[in-house]
Amino acid sequence: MFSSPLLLPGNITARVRTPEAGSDESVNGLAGDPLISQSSSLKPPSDDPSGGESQPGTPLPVPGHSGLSIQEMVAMSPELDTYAITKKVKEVLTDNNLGQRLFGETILGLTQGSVSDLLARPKPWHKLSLKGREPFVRMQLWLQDPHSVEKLMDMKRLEKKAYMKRRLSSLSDGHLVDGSLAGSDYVQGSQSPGQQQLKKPRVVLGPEEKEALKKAYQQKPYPSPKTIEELASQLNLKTSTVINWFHNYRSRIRRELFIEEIQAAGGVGTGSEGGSPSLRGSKSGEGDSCDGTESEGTAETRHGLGIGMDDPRGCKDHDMEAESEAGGSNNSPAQLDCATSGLAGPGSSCGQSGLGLFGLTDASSSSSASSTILPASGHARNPRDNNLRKKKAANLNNIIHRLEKAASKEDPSEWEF
DNA sequence: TGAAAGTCAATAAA
DNA sequence: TTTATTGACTTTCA
Repeated sequence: MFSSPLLLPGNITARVRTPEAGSDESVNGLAGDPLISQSSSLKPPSDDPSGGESQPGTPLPVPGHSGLSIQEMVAMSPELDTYAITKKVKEVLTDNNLGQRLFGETILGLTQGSVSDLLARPKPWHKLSLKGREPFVRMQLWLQDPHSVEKLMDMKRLEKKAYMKRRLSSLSDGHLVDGSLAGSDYVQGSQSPGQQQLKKPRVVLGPEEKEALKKAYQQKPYPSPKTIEELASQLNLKTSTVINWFHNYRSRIRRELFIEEIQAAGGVGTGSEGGSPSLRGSKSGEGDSCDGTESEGTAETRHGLGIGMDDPRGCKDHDMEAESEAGGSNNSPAQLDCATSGLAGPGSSCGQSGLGLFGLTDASSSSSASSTILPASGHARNPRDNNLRKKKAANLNNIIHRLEKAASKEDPSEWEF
């Protein structure tokens, strides 16, 4: 496999994590890698490598032979348009028939799944930690490299060649030697065969379990240990599975909201997709709020609605997000919260900064007793947005109504959705 | 210390 | 075969 995920000028000492080794290594030690060895050609684009199309993000100040680490480059990087970058990367990969796996392992040092996720659901720059920004900086550098595609093509050819070689030798040896553990019953790792452990079977939650967990989330995004225990026993799951599910769900919903936020801001996404590819609310089975299932994006919007929020942490997410924005970027979570939580106080900036999600600008009058707290009218910038917002608001109202009904029933089995 | 962020990797879906 | 999804885990951060 590849051990050189970074495309940087030759003598940049970047500590990068390789998927295989799971450890850091210096790019300096990878001079033999075709990508790296050619990468001295990397320079800020004097022309537009995209062939006249707008270059996503701001060209990075490629530090040449300054010996900057990738982390330093990330720290120095101007704000990048993550959405535009991923859009461009996807475009380039598709146009040149290059796979996410190759790109991820070679350029980003990430696995295919991570790359897919990253490309489909980029978080806004200001929401990313330094570490989270790293792949975007790498992508940007890659896009800036006029030879990026041919290098990756070369890698692809090399990989194919190596694969054929392995296959040949395995055929002649009469066994598989391609290093793949696919289908193996052992955990990944470098244990000797004698130490190999049996793989833990992956838990796959059934639709009913997921549904129940989502409902529970709607009741309490931060369930108490007791609730988790109850859920686990009711659903016949391990408590760790329930805990993990809540972590993942919160995190993924948050990310969905980031994307909605980007769209609401109207800043990016002028592409033909008509918006974020991650807005799976419209995807069948995931988020049709009218058929009794819940849209992922909408669940989060009920933080602070007073629906079964007996756990004081129910509003924590809300608070933290608002706080995290203080002094920072002027859009989103705080704004988002204003729009969605109904906790906008008189002193808050809510309502001043224009749009929130769904154009919900004044929810301060909401209470747990009110069913319709989401005005179907918004302050969208254009009629299309407005319609969309109206629809969403209507959906939300509907859901909230049902949620409130459900919230009055303690026994989850009585919840009706 | 708990939550968020980031990622892996198995598996499903296309 | 490639891409998307998602449960689990590790790291980071407040």
